[in-house]
Amino acid sequence: MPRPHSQTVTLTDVARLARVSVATASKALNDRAEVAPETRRRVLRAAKELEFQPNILARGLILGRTGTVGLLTDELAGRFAFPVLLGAENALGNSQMSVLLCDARGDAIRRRHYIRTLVARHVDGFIVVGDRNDVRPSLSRDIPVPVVYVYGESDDPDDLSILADDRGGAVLAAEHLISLGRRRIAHITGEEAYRAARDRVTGLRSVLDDAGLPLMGDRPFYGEWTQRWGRQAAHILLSAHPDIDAIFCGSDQIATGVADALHDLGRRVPHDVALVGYDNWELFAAECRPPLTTVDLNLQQLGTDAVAHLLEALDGDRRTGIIRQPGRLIIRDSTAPASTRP
Amino acid sequence: MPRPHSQTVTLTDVARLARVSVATASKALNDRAEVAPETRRRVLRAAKELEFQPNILARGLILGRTGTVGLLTDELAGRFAFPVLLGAENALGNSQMSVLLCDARGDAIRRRHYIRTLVARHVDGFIVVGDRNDVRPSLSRDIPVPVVYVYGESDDPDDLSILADDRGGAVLAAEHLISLGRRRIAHITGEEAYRAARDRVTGLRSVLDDAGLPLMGDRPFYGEWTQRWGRQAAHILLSAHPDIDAIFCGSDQIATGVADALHDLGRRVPHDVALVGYDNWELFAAECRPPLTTVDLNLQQLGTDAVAHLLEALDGDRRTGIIRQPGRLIIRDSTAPASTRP
DNA sequence: CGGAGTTCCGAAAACGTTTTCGGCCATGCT
DNA sequence: AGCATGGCCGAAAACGTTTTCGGAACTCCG
Repeated sequence: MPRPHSQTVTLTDVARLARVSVATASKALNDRAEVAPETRRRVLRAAKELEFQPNILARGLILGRTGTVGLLTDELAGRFAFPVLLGAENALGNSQMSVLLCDARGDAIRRRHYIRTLVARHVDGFIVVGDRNDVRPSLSRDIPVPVVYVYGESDDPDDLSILADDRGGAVLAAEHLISLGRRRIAHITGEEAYRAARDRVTGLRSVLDDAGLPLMGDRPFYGEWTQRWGRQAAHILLSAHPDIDAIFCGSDQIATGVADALHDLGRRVPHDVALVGYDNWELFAAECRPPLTTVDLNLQQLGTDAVAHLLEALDGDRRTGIIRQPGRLIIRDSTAPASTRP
Repeated sequence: MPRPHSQTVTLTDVARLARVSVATASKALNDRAEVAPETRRRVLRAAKELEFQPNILARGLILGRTGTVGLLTDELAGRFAFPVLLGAENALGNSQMSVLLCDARGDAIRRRHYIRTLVARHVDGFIVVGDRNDVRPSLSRDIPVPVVYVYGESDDPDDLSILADDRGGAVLAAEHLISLGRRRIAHITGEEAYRAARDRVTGLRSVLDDAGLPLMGDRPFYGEWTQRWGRQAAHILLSAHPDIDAIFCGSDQIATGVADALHDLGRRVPHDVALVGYDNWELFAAECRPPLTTVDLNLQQLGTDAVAHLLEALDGDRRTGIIRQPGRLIIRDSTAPASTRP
């Protein structure tokens, strides 16, 4: 099987051209001491001239470090894994590492299979990205290298999990609404099965309680993570409580649906009803009428941080526990101070 | 650096347990002839007992085949690379291959860097995913292994490019509208700089010409790929040509904006104006009011096909040229026969 | 019983690197 | 001069696998 062009140039070729031994060539290229400056120069020049690229397979075989990490996702097609992936890929690329991508598609068998092949490939570490932020069984038992869990929390406190702070994000949104003078706040969100949804409710409730305010409708409106549900819930909510002056939504999609419904009902946003979304999914948040105030989870940063912690673990100082990354409030046109009428 | 558990078990261990030489163990595990059935069984049993996983680095070093392919994208965050990635990852996983993911982010330097490191990692092949479907300079000169270009066409006819058939997709949409009795058809689309936009216009025009129908407004409405532009263009278009009875849009996002505008203008979809989108981006197409008839490019299949062709190339029969994968029409509620009035 | 053929196995080379360790040479010191 | 020191280099081992090839043992036939 002849390589089309560039009959792969090996360290032996470099050594020959520089008139040194492979050992010396290796040392020169790896910035080790014990090689005279002049010799090092000769080797470097030879390497450059031949466009030498070390064979990483051989290096990995010897050193055990392959410069790759396995990125294992549960459901890449979902909304959340992807930004994390982007951040992680970027950070790894900056550290001269490569990403081996594996999407288990929520299938446990598939996941086991991927873990085996990644381990067989001698990845230096794992990043495990959950598709929802529920607690999930630790995989670290089967993995002989450092693992960092992102977005989805591992059930083993000896693992390191990096999560978005949903509770805190909801607090930001709620405090924002209250500071604008809103007093009759409702909450429309997605499926109660999602821990993210429940955490946000907790955050919202704590702020409302502290302020002595009610949650309109007495409960959060759990439903689907869709615009359709947003529209539907808004209709129900407003017919029961016409005096609502703010709605905090569990996602930008839901908020977009709510905005549509409010528009149809003749309520002005933000004048009559202030609206806050969640996720800062630009596609929806920025294109909504009006553009949405929302909470940005900064998922990409989550991926970046995961890589940073993984690299630290590779260097020997391993952390454990849970890191919650705060979100931040993005203020657009869907919120404004309450109109001052009694 | 002691491996926490499972002190990696090597072929030597298996051989020892099976009381054969490494050579024989290797042959037994690789289904080669020249090994007695009984011996093979012994080796297999030993391998299973020790949970032996061959070290792929060593194998790759010898055989040249590493079982990995490099997936190089221009802009992973964009709309199109991602579904292709999903399809490719899936197909590769099914073939026991792994994906090394690299996102060049549209930066040529970064791209060169990634190519070098992927080549150094001895990937067996490349899949290059464009972010727009313009023709782009071939990278194959720098790559000593098979390359398949997906979505974005290579300028070298000796390469293999797998593309979505935008012209054909537009033909599907146009013929659908005409078959419904629509006669006054307009086209709102994205930036003219995108070849995809221009190709669709070509397809639409050819169908309209054949049917002796005009393109309303005399030209396609090029703009941005956003809902906002859809709304804006719809207003312009309908004030100039109130009798329009169908709008074909360059994307589902644009179509969603158009639907909003038509709603505001009191036009009923599909009764007064039929609406066709493009991309079948479920997030928009299915959630639109009404749900959109649209053209599905089947990008995931594009990724799957790319892998199939790459594997063929690895087996020796390399194809060249351009393969255009047809789209298909997804009919939802935004199109219906024209009302029968003179 | 002898030879030819067949079946099966293992020693050894090979892949491209890194690392260890011994040796050479020059220098400096006594 | 003799000796220790230190700087620099290269031979060789090691990593885990696949492949080649020689040879042992067995079978079959005359």
